[in-house]
Amino acid sequence: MKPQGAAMLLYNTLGRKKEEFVPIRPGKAVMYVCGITAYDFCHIGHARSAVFFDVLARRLRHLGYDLTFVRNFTDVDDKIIARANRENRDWREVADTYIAAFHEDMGHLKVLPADFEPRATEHILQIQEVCAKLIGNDRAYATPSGDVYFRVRAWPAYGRLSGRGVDELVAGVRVVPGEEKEDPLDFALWKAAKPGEPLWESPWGEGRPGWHIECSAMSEPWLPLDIHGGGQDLIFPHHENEIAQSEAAGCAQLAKYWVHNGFVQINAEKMSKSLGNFTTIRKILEHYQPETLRFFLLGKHYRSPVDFTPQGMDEAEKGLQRIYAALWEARGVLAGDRWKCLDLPGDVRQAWDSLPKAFEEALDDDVNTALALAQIFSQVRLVNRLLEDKNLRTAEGTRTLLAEFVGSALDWEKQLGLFGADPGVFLSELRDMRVKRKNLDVGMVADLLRQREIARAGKDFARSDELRGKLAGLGITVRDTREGQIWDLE
RNA sequence: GGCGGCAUGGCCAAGUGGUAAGGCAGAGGUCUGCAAAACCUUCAUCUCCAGUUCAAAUCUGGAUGCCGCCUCCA
Repeated sequence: MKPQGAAMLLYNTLGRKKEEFVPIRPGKAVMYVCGITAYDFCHIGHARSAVFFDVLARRLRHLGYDLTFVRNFTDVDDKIIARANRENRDWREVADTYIAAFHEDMGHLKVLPADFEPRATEHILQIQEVCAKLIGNDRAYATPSGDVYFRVRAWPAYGRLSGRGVDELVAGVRVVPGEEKEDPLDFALWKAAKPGEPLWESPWGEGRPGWHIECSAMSEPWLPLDIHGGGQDLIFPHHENEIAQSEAAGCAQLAKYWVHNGFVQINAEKMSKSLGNFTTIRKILEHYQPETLRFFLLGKHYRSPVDFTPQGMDEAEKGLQRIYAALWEARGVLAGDRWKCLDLPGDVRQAWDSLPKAFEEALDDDVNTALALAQIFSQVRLVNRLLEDKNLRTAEGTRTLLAEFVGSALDWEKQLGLFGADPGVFLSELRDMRVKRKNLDVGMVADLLRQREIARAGKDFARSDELRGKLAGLGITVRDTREGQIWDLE
């Protein structure tokens, strides 16, 4: 639990426990998150990472920290080159394509842009500088063929983040024939050019940067970092190597807090291209609204593995609908102008007042968005209860509470990136999406509804119910309200 | 083989010592011409065993099962 009055708690992979967030520079926070390698469309795992760190960034800002948020792009890499060759395109064009797609997808998911989005290829000189520094102090070496490697065994702190000893790693190391490493554990900082690959001049001959070194170079202007983040799979070797590079190059501590999000799984298994169970963000957005995906992802704690399933998305969609429907109803009632001079019972008011606080505390306890959302649902129930109550529905006390409810949606939007849409628009878009999923003939539905309206006007309830049955056969439910028929579908 | 994580009701999911949040689904009820929505009621002792403690889902040890990392990966 979070100590009373304490600042935010964050789980630090370095040390494997929750710690109070105390920034290195008072009032300021620097967060560097490893972004994507731009060789394909983003999948749901990228969405989870981006959405989580977006919420963390939003929370830090909400707490008043002057946050600098950096998220890099790896725009030169084996896989980008491979794709370019396969498609007979320029590798730069491939990277640009998928970086643009990243921005597009994340925009849909309400992931705010980072303050800085450095690209590896824009930092070749800085990368070479780090390499030179590491060679200069004997932490790295160049081979005759022009590779540069980091001397892992000579760096005693290696393995501290991932909790592995150097000797434990030896067993898993794959020895590639032809490499000129001093030790199989050494990793590449600079790779000598191969035919047909992008290359840059360097003191060690033409070549290109290794993967890990780019982050050490790109994060350099902001060192030391308060938070360094990424997916759990990056803990080893990527982040371990980053620490070794940056700290061997002279930084006392690369980052104070290491934060890693858990994986998205499909059928309780990791997503991977080889298993063929990849789901891209844009594929999901053909069937669900972006906010549903965001809500789904935030419904679980960021460190737990999440199983992505259509059922899970459907549940998330219903939950979202419940909250938006309450906001919609509350707004409608607030538009009325007849209010009784009547306060709410003390216990109701007290229960209500505890919820926003619980919301804040949940977010401060290692970004517990699932618990925060539960507080929102509790608010919804309370609101609905008041609206059900004939006496309290039009009480001044209720009006105040409803106004607070609608107002807190602004807070949810600001901190969670949820509930920022106009409820009416959201609900109608939700229905449109369901129509699309079912490939429903809207014209026919409208026709049935029109017939039913006529039947009801003539009090022909048998006919009305027959039509309701027909609609139900299509998965449609109809609500009869003062304003007329409102329909929705599964 | 080495390292790490997880195991909570039909499903999803919070919860690290004081007696199980929330969502989805189900059952009964209120409301309704009938429905729907909403509301009310109802639905778990936390994988198993042993231990520490006045007190454990929460700590310790063991068992079983699942997953991840050790190779590119959010």
